[in-house]
Amino acid sequence: MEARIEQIKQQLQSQGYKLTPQREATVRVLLENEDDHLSAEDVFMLVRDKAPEIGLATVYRTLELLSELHVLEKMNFGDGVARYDLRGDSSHHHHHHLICVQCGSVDEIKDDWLTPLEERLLHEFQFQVLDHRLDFQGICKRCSTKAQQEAPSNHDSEKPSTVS
Amino acid sequence: MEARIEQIKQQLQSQGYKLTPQREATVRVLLENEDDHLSAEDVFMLVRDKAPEIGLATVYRTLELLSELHVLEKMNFGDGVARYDLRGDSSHHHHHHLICVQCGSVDEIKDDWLTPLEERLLHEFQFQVLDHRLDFQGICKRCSTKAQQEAPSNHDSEKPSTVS
DNA sequence: TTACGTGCAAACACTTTGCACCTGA
DNA sequence: TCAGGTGCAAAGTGTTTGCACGTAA
Repeated sequence: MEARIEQIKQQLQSQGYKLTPQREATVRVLLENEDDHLSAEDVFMLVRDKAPEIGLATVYRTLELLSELHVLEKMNFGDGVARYDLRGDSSHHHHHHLICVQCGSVDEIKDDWLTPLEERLLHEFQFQVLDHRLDFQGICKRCSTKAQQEAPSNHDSEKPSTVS
Repeated sequence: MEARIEQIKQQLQSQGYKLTPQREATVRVLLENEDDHLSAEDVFMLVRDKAPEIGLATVYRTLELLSELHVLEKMNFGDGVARYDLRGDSSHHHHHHLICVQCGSVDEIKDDWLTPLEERLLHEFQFQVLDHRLDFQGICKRCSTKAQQEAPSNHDSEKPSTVS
């Protein structure tokens, strides 16, 4: 982790930015929660444990800066808040998410299924892919297990009681 | 188009809702711009041509309602505004977007490349896919052609941010 | 010194909500 | 009558910005 911070520090400095204590605290929070997709507010609350005097605006500015440097990626799952995801080292980072529509959990899977499709887009549409994003909405393992236990004959066609 | 409206009317009525003039105007705007991804504000401005007295809140309420009925889908391209997309008739609607990072245009391609992946998710992760979303970020045909033509520094482009 | 960074509060943009009024079965 | 629907304005929410102050090279 220290190596990772050092690397980010280099990256900042190479662009003329500093790794201030506030920024370092923010980066540490992100590294410690690398598997989650934290919102700015999430990050803010976690950073405050390390640096209580930090302001929300600084967190936003830091996240914005790190996004521009491609240290992390700003993303949006449609719940109205931006979420941030640490980028790995590879320039081609693929984000596949399994979003449960029931419990709202977001699992991340790493795989590289789409390279053939990107080839095809280039040839068929002359569209030069820089990045992509693939999200699946559905029912996660935990929820479908739970649903079976609780409601044996539950079907999706729940009609409203308007017809009486 | 009238058939489509009638169908939506039925759908509303079956759930106890009415197709008011305001809602109809909204639906018509959506049908007339089916290929675009309009924001609520976009819809509002277009609807006002048909029904000048309509309020923005009503547009939001209508879009929300139609989303719940799965007549349209609320989506988010990360630019801070919700956009709405008419759903086709098929229960499985696949949305693949080519988002140009230069001019901001969004092209839609309809295809069904992911079914094998969905199978795999079910078996490997016990994740039951209901829908998915695939977005590609990159350079569109128009922009890459233009970039080749004008090699010199054209820094600020006055391109419209038309999301079409 | 000088340019970057910060905390705070105000401003902002998009969206939702409270409320009084309206409308049609 | 009565529930659903509407327009307006106000409130909410997440995010950005202006500004005075701070800080390190």
